[in-house]
Amino acid sequence: MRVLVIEDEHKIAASIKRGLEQENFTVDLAHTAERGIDLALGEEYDIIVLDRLLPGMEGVEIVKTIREEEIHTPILFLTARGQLDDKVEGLNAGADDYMVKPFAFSELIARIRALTRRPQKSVGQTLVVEDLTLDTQSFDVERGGTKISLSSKEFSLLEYLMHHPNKILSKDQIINHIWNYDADVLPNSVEVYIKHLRDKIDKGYKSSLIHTIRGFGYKIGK
Amino acid sequence: MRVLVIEDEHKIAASIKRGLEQENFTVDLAHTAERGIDLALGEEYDIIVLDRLLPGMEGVEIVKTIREEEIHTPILFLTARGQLDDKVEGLNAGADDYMVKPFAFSELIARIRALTRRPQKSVGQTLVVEDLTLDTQSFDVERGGTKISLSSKEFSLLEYLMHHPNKILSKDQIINHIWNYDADVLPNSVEVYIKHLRDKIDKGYKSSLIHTIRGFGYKIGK
DNA sequence: TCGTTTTTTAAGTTAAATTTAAGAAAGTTG
DNA sequence: CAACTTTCTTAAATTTAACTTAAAAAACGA
Repeated sequence: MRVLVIEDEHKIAASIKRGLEQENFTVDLAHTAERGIDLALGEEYDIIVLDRLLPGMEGVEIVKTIREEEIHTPILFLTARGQLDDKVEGLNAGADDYMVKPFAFSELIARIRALTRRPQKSVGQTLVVEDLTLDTQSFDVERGGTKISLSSKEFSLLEYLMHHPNKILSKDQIINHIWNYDADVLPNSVEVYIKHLRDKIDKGYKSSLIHTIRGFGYKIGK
Repeated sequence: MRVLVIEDEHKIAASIKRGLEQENFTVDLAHTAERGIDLALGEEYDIIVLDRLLPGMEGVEIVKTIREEEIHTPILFLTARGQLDDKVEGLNAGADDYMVKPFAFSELIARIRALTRRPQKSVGQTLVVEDLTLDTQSFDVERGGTKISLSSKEFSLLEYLMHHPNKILSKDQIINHIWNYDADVLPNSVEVYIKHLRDKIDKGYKSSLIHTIRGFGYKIGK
């Protein structure tokens, strides 16, 4: 899956790139509008992620230019809070979806996946690890038939773990996926959330599903 | 109930929009074929009303394009008198019904209602959740046999919730379904309407039907 | 048009989730 | 085992989300 990211703030761009690459995407960066348009016209991408505010050229202009060249690659528009009018403007110009900055990685991934498998209807996916199930659509979580209620961060963390069963995920990886890209969270926060999850999904059950791999991270599985 | 109207004559389009909104439909307009297709693929509608004659692209082409993308939303085809051949052509392409312009509003409404209740739910235009019932035809709402009167937005919101019992619907989803796509409503509006609904359908009853799932949205159910 | 109802916005309150911090426990290493 | 590092645990502080109320704006009906 090839992604073009057009974003002038190098820090944000690099962070998006890193995150997407962890998800196995191939990412090209463009830091200027001109370079972005060049790449969009010259290469074939599965999706374009485009910042609204670029020096020299409005994101909306870029969308128009690209669409005029008959390039129909899905475009995900990034916009800063408080510029919601851009939503309409951007969508009218031919963008396919928009996202308000700052955003969490998991959200970016979700939207990219939604756009690239469009126009398929989004059907809820149920993740299963042993007797633990999680429905990404209804947000229902159950272990052995018993409903478990999670807070939003707890849910995101569990979803991330269950997307990669038996794979070790480091605290850094977790932070990069669950928190906003500009958030400055300590690894200790992850530990706290792991503790919350363990209290809710492992406590009182014969076998634990969440495992600590000291020095590396956590994994979910038998 | 969400409707997409693809019609290049602004005056007619606006008039249809106005009329449908009086009937409690939520209406999106597209004045070009491209925009219409974009919206049809990107958003979820209950029905699409499509003019036959659009500059640049035949209505029949649009129907084909939409159906090719596996979108099975009912399509009502508008055609001018003297082009009755279009009827066959349009229906062959995948449209569900056709109407000759000019038409009376009551007829449009009638056909839309006929089309939207078509797929097997001809029996139940009455939604039921526990002792709460809602009749989508007559707009009657009752809880435990007692009639409840709702405003149009309140009704739409309750109808949307009851269409998906026990499913969590986010404020964003609610806004996208109840309001026009370019409406700029704050999530707070949803909260206010939820409060209104609760005052009317939950207050004074032993069990509450509307539930908040903090961080995710609302759901209706036991 | 005027009064009424509905819809939307705004601000203040309450409740819950999130984050931080600090000490305890449990591994690791020489 | 002793010193060190990492993780766990708890609780308080902070931040955010939702609720509520009321007033402003818009739509509607007489």
